[in-house]
Amino acid sequence: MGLNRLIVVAGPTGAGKSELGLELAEQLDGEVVNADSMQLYRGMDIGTAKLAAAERRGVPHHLIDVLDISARASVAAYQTRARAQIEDVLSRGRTPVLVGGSGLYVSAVVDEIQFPGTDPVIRGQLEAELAVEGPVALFQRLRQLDPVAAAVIEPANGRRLVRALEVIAVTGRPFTATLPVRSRPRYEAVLVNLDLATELLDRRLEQRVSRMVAAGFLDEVRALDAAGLREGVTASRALGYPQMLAVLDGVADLPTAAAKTVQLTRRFVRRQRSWFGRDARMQRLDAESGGLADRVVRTARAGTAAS
RNA sequence: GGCAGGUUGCCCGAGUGGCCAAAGGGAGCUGACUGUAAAUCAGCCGCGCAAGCUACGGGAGUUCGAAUCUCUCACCUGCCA
Repeated sequence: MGLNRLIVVAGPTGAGKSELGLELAEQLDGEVVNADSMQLYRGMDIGTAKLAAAERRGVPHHLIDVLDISARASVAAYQTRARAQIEDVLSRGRTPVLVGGSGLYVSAVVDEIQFPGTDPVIRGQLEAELAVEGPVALFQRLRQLDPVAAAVIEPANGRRLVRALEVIAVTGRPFTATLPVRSRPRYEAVLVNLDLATELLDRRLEQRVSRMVAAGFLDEVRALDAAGLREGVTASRALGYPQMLAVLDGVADLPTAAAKTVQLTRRFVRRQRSWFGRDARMQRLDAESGGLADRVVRTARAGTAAS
């Protein structure tokens, strides 16, 4: 039977989250809910290391293949869907297992975050302004309107400045530029940060990209290109995809593109670590050690009994 | 064999006597993070806690002082043979 609580498997790319998630789902009568911003996209399979249907061992997977590559992803929309999905799984008496390495997405599910609305017109204006005048102009304005937010947003971070100003314009209130305090997670979640020694992980990333290429990554991107990948604001930025497009355009060769992808992934992993690493609620598990699923199940059950 | 050019920190690359441990970029490391988050951005980046030490192909000089000038050796490049 289900556990009546959420299990979260987070951690850097390539550590083995999908597999662990699968094992946990099997042991806890669970269903996997995706927390990977790129696996949301239909057609991005090889490059996102999405588990093929046949590899899911009959475990239901949710929030995979739910967006067209032309759609832009949004944490707010994800939050709504993911929570609804989790509640649905819980309501059926099963255990939701949230699996993914997108830090903000995981946080959106587990923490008390409310994302203020957006306005395409205002956003457009701000982005235009950013492009023309640069971030400093926006920063000056933010400092006037919301000194608190300005104090924590880097003056050069155009993306965040635009959003902060947008929120102020839309809501008429200051922008909360800091993450909420990490308190008790929603759904009494048990959080796992699956990681492993840098040298090992780096090596795995190399193998992982080699496998992707061997599995036809380039062909996948060729097909997506025809379907409008370049126009997808979010999708076109997924690791490896721009690199494969460069090959299709004849401006890079495959080995170079693959190497670049490995390098970018490695860098991304560092960022993921800096995100998950400081979350004290997360149980850090070494992917190299054995009995991972059992250990998680044990803590999950113990926690339930205690609470 | 002759003439010309080059050799700079992990890589590329600026620098022509002091303001140079040496611009800039890349790579690497650390970190931030509320609607594109596989995004966006920041700091560090020869060694040393420091005094200081070691560094601009090797060696020898000139000079108060050299990555920068001279000589020489090595290797690379272009043109002439």
